[in-house]
Amino acid sequence: MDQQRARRPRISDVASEAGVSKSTVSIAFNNPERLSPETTARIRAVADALGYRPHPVARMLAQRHTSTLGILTPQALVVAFANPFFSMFSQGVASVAEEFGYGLLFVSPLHGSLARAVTRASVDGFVAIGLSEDHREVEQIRQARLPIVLVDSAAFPEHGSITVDDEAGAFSAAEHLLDLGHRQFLVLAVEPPQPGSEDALAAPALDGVSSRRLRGYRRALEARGIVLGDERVAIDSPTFAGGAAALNRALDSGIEFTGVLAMSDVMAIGAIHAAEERGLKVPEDISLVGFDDIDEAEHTCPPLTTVRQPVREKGAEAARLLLAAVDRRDFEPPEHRRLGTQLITRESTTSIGPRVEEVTRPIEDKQGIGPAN
Amino acid sequence: MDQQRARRPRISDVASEAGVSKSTVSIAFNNPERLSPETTARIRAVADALGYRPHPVARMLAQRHTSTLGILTPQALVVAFANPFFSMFSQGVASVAEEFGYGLLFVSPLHGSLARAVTRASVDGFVAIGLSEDHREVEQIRQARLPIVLVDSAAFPEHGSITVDDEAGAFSAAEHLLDLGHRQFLVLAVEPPQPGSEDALAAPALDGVSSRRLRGYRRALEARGIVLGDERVAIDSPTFAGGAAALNRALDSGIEFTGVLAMSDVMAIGAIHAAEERGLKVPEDISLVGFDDIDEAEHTCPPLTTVRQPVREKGAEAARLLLAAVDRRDFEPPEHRRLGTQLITRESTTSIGPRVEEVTRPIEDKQGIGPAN
DNA sequence: CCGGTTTATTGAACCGGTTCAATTGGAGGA
DNA sequence: TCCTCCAATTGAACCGGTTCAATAAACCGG
Repeated sequence: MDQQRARRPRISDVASEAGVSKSTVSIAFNNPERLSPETTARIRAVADALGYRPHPVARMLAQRHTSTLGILTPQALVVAFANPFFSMFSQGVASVAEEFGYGLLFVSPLHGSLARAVTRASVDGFVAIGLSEDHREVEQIRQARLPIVLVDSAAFPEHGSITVDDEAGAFSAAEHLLDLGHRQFLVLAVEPPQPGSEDALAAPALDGVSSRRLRGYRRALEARGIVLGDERVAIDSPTFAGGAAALNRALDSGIEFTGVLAMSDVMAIGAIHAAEERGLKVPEDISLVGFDDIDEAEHTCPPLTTVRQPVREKGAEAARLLLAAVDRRDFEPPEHRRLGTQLITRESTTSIGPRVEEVTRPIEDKQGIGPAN
Repeated sequence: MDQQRARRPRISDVASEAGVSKSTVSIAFNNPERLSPETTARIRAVADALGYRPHPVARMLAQRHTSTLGILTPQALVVAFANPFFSMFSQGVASVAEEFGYGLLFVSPLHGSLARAVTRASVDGFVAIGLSEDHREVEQIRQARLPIVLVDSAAFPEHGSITVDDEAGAFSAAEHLLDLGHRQFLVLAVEPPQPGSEDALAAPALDGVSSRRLRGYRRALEARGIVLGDERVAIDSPTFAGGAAALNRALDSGIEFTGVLAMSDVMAIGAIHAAEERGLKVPEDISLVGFDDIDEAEHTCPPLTTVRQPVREKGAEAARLLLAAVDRRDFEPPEHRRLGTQLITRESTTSIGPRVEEVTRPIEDKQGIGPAN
């Protein structure tokens, strides 16, 4: 009994027990139609009796594919899974992975090195999310000689990519607030993922996504003659706490604003609560627009106005592109796809109301937002 | 160039290029200290030049372990990741997996069969969540001869397990509402995960978790002479929509209640919004207590009173138990651990206020909650 | 009864590494 | 000079399957 459990039965055990060759057993499991029904039945019976299961790793090695897709993230999984955005994205990837019978392996830095983790991962390809554009990571990953699809970065034309029109989305968010009469703004920017501990260099300004969104905000504001000073861009982690902290810092610094442009819903939600804790009402005192449109955005208090990006679809498309690249081992040029965004107006934004006169007085206006301020 | 890219270099390429044996190359990568520094350096250089990386699958096969943990769920990943509870749990597992250099593979039913998926998964062990107690799945998984830790079920003493004192948690939730004067209740129960398509049988009443919580609610109510009829238990999926639907059905059916006991925060949040859409105020008209204490619970409107269970810790402990079982290949008895819960009082519950007199009139009371009603 | 197919099965090579006992060469001691 | 010992390196077996060309047996019409 214990001996039985001690060693996992292998294909040769089944073969000898059933009086056939290894090959035949293998065929019985993979191409039963090639065998006589009786043989297949007998082999199956023996296999069941022995409790035999083909060893997945051995099978992978022989077949040269793993039926597994990797989701690559530069953040620790602990922080990634804390972000509803990431979960949503994973849903998208998972939906098509499951449809095609692929498993999902999450790959995050191993002892601070993404490259090392990539080396250890047995997958047929990677969907990479959150990799900063310039990153050598991509370079190193290439060594794995596996197909990879970059999400939110098209910096590597030789790999497939899925992007979202961040700039246009941000533009529409800012314009929405402008249309409501706001003239004094604060941007809540998401901190790029911390570089692995091996990268000694200080965090670069902002990653691709953030800088594209910032550009969108700025373009909209500048179109109405408003310059967004750097002191009005508060950077923090894309968490409830990060959003709260960023808002609090801005409030403490004495900057005046009525419109908050958050680069992530999670930060926006955190900011709402920070604001209310300080006695500011949303949207009466502060209007706030998020980004992403995560499921929770509809259930906050007040429900969040936000820029919807098709997060699940992004994941699904990335997976589709990846599977296509996995299938054709040839070298067709990779695909690049860009998805759109949509402003969802809920209740966290309102026209500036009582302060409208104040704002429309050109001088105060200028004071409030001048670049030197 | 293209030929180079066409075939991935293998260890023998490096060996012959460096003028050493395969073994030496292997050692250079795994036990460099056993080699002379010069040899190691030369081999490393050649390997870099060729772009060689040890093939992860081959390595797994030879070493007989994968450095990967599996998270097993009977639900499709698409639905699992839609549940913040699941993400939180995954965080816990991920935190210890990462700490010990393990990757995370999510395993969900393959073509409707969990057993099939398990067979294909190359992992060193499984953390299983959401498996209904009686399930044959566990039986089948055992065939994989891999260690497994069951979460929320201790029905298999031969496997490790982590449970939470669901009954006590539910008890405290109900008692909280009772203390606030409520006498008419509605329970929002989470639907057990749909059985795989292979299981033809209709969904069983409730899974282990749900029935334990229900028992807790009932015990608390009965201690005050209140019987909870089945018509007061609305079952639906653990989603925002499920919670909303369940509440709406109850409202439509004409059942009267002032206290809602939800078995999941997500359902509770959905229910809050359904209630408010029908013009009912929370907590003035309906008091509502959730279960889990997901991150969002603090940010809903109103903030949710709920039973906190240590979800992350649950995941982390499960992973620890699993790693322990993976390490010792021997047959020490598996560990079983049970974690506690804690009532977190926020603002979705309040004393029944104006209706107190009404409730305290014994006759009406009886009418409202009698088992025949 | 024979050559030509077709069908069921098999042997050997291979996937790409790791492991460990055995070998080699040189340094140190007697 | 010879022997011992140690450090560096290697050969062969192994991990547990899949694959494909080759074989053997059965079948068929002529």
